[in-house]
Amino acid sequence: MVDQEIPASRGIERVKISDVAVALSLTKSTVSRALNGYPDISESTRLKVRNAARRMGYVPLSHAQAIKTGRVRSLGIVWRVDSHDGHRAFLSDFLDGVSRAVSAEDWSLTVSTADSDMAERTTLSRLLKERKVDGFILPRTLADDPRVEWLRKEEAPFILYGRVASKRNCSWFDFRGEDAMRKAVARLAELGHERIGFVNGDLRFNYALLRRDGYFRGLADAGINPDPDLVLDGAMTRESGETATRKLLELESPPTGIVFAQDMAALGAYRAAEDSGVSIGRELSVIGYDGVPEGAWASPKLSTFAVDSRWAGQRLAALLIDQIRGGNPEDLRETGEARFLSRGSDRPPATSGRNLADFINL
Amino acid sequence: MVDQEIPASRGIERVKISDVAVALSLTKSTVSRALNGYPDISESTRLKVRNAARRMGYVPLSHAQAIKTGRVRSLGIVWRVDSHDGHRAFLSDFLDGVSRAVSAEDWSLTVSTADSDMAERTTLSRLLKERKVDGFILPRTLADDPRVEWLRKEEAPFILYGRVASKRNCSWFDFRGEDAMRKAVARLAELGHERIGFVNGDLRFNYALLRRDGYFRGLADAGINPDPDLVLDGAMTRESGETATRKLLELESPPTGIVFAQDMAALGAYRAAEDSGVSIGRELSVIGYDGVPEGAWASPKLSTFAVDSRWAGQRLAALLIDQIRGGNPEDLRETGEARFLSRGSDRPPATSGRNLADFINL
DNA sequence: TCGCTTGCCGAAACCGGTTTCGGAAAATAT
DNA sequence: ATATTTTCCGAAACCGGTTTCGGCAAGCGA
Repeated sequence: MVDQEIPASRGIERVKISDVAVALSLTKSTVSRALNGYPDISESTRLKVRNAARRMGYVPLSHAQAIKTGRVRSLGIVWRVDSHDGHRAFLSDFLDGVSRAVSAEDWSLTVSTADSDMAERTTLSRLLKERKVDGFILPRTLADDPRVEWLRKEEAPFILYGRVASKRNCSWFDFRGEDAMRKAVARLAELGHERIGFVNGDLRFNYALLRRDGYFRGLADAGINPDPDLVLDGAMTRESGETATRKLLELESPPTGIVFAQDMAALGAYRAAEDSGVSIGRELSVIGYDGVPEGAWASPKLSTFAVDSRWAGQRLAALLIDQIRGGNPEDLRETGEARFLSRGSDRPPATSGRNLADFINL
Repeated sequence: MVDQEIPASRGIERVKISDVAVALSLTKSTVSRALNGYPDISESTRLKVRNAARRMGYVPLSHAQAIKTGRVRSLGIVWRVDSHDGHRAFLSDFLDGVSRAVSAEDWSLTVSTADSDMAERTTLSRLLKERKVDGFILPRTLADDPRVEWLRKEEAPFILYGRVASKRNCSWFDFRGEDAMRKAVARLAELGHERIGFVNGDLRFNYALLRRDGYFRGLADAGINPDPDLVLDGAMTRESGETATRKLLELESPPTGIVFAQDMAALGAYRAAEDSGVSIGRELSVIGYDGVPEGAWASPKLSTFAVDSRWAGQRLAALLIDQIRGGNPEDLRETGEARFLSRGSDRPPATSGRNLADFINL
């Protein structure tokens, strides 16, 4: 047997599948099938091919594969930059999660930004038409999200970061914010608070509806009658959180504790409190949601339900890849739990006779 | 002449170039050349083809083009997630900038993350081998950056966010941080400060060397003798900024003003100052660099040199695309200026006889 | 020994574009 | 009117893989 000399992969010219084939005196079809694990290739040649390919530094061009398979092994995500502070802090972690899951399967991630609904639609459409991606991760789910219907129509795989009413054929990952809100209310109630406010985000987003429900269930659990005056929405930034808090503090019977659907709004409460001369923690308890890093630098530190954005990204990507590979979307749904970080901003109300020490290990 | 019926793009089956050709009774080579602006196609047929293509909703598959052209029309960027807070806040803006420039040319952006040098190298290599991208944007430039040499060897186009010593065949975009540092020192000196400290970032990064030079030039401009005790480095987070500031404040002759190479470190100074009972602005002036949003929420607000990350992303992408299209890397270099935001943290030193009002419009 | 699977691989078509080459028709020159 | 360009498009090769199809040889049962 004449052992062919296998040229080392040197310099400029890329080694293609036919090079590997020639080096082994095989045809490229055999090499391709060996590399892709077809069953009609003997174990011995499969091994020979694998080794030669590695030694020669052969890596298939993804677009050359795509032309026949129709898959580019890439996920797409369009990031909205027109919204406020909120989730911006999590982009890095989130992308890291997606990137990890995607790299693990040798896929890649295509990112684009958009500053309006129209721009987002345009971008989704372009990526899809040019087939730069095989499917989409959709952040910022609306209660009634037009992207869902559109992508269904286009027959493009997608997964939601968040949940949605029109569930048919949808997959998603989401954190159960409603559970967090419910627990936040329970927490404050246990501490002795009776007037508990709620500052929600924009009600067009589905999470806002869910969290509102969680708040009311928390009240019901604690046997507290809901007071519509104590519930505001649309606060997703420091500024709007500050305004909302000010409004609540100006009530004739202001809340002693406030649950915020978003940390950034909760941080706005700090300034409102300062201006009104009430101290966070002592006279006004605050619980947030998100776990933004700034919360650890407020004083007192913001108690909050922290969300693991990296994990979200990881699961979203993994589930979407499963779906693209043929998985049933409706089987590809997961939720996660936000982790409560008990820090300084939630305490018994000042008027409460109960002692702080009672709650130290709560 | 028999006018062919042109089918509307309906539903599932994608319209390909041959469909357009058949509809017009042309060959696909003609259609391709018409669409790509070849000179050997008459204006009339070019128009006919363009219209038919648009009407039929024809969009070429990017990977089908790539197989012949060798270009996938995509830029790559590997984002480091192992570093600290610093530039994290800018990711959103930065990506937005890149995305805009890239979309304007109908290209796309592939993003990956890495938490170590090795992981980064692996990812660069994979993206390059599979040809998922045509070139790279490299953030976080080191003074002596191994990525540069490696990508040169691989003959892959790239552009640096930052500058580098080994200039040959390199293109870049960067903000002139050295100018900012120089101006910051000048500013403090004008306000009457004579002991001006400097807290730098990690000296492995090229920007740290440049900014250090700027600081010293600023001192020289003002005729102040540099004091090595007043210069620290390695502070890129709130924590390390806090530590560094504490160290400076504990000197027998502490600085009355400190220039920080990074805002996050400058924000750490706030806590150190608070602990030491000195008030920022009155007893200790602080000037930062970056323009992180948190600076506007500190009290007093942090004076800083704000960097336009969106612009950086836009220029980097545009320049890199030019380079990939054949431009000479050494002609594709740009720098920008950081914009000074005069806010509350820089004032005349407490011991100064000069009046605050003198500086109000400075 | 013969026929029939089974295992394994080669040949060739194919994917959807781009690009080279050559030639017919029209325009211009002689 | 003929020769020579130009203009413009068709035919076919090509890019680098994947996948279908068919056939040879070895293994098996009868």
